Amino acid sequence: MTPRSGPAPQLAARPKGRVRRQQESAILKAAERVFARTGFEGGTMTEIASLAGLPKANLHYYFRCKDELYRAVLDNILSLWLAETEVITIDADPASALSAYVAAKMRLSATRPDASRVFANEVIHGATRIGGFLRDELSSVVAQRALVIDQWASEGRIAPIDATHLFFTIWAATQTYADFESQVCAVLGKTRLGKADLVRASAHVTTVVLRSCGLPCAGAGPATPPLPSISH
Amino acid sequence: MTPRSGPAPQLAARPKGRVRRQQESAILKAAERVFARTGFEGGTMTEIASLAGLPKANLHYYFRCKDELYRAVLDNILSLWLAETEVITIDADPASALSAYVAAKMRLSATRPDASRVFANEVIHGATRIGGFLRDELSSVVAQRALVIDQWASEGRIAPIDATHLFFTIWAATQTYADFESQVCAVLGKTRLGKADLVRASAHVTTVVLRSCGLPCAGAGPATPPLPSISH
DNA sequence: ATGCAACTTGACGATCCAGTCAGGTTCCGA
DNA sequence: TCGGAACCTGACTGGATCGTCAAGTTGCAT
Repeated sequence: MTPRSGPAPQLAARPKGRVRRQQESAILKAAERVFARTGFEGGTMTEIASLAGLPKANLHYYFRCKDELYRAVLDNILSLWLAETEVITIDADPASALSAYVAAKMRLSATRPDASRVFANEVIHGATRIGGFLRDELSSVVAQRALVIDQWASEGRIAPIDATHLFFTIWAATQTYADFESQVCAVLGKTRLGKADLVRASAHVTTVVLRSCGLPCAGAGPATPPLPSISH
Repeated sequence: MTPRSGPAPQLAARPKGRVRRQQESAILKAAERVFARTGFEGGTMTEIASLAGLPKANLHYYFRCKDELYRAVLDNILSLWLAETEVITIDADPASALSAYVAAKMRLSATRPDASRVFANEVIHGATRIGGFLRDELSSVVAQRALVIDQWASEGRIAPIDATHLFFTIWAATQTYADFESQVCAVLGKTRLGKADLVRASAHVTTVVLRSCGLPCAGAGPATPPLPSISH
């Protein structure tokens, strides 16, 4: 995402040549796949190159070193993580907003599982490269949205709940279908997750989140009764 | 766990010399730490050796190759994953049983975070080495316990819920405090998780699970009202 | 068309790491 | 005490990988 300065002499060069843009994106795509499968240390430049269909030396033309390529992949991914929280606002209907957020996270797990895995891998190994992002951007977004949820609770629109930890739970419950897909598949006795499985998973997580907030959930069977109106 | 045959000529040798047992456990401990921090490909035998306080060649005396050492670490961990589900039985009180299970999983995340991380790493990268375990042991245990939960639901003792996916959610929500500790810390603005944080996390996850099953939870503030007695 | 910058690539160097081995030391039963 | 098994270890090897480089080819503005 940050303007990367290629190793070749590059002036101001905002335009970023047509070829460059195309090659970079092909490389990033291949790199995401490879890093997702074997982690940063396990994935090799040769492997990425062959998956992208070009010689290894060409990778080093666009990305100085392996670490720079890896960071570029991460940069690409981080922006995805912040998105979608904007549905959580004071004025929104809690049930709709939470459902929409869960659905968005599940969609991300379904459509970009490799991105999720690269991110997970980085965090498990200490998040040394993205510590700043987590401490600054992410934590402030969470703090902000947690306030909204607390507000909902104090107005009696949802049951009281630890808002910050609720985010941890939502992330964990949704990302598990990307990061731990092989475990989920093994337990379900399948070789890969089909669309039906993901729909079912999504419904389940939504149910869990809504019930956690004392909200009735539309889709899922005889639900918990609605909150007794506490105030107002 | 499986009787490993050392490279040195070893007859029946069940007794497994005092020294051997001690060294193996020291090596396994160091290996778990190293593999947790950088994954299988990232961790080096030299690093493990120095952490265990012995020369690298000695590692190869006890474990033929890196892969064998890694598998030994995994073996050591897998048994932990099956434990504790036995609290979930037809005759148990659903709320107590689920609380106990969540508490056990949280305790594992707190006391053996590196074990959790090694496991997570392996699963993310496709679980090629433990696919058998997941498909056989784990999936049968889950199927068994899911039946119990379904039974509870059909008796009206808990709200209907997708039992198998509930396990996925419980695992994800609890293990996130080990695997994604650095993310949790960053968002909470701490450098490491203290006892108080884990107690709070545990209470939160318990609340989420109990409310998901339509059960009132003792500890956590004004909870959802108890299930209206559906039958019996 | 022309010339320069952007791009491509095969071959190579330096480093690192898993695994080996031969020769040594310690343990332990008889 | 003695002897063999278990254990230890410094030095080495072969293979793999990142990154470089110099000699090309292609794209594009004038």
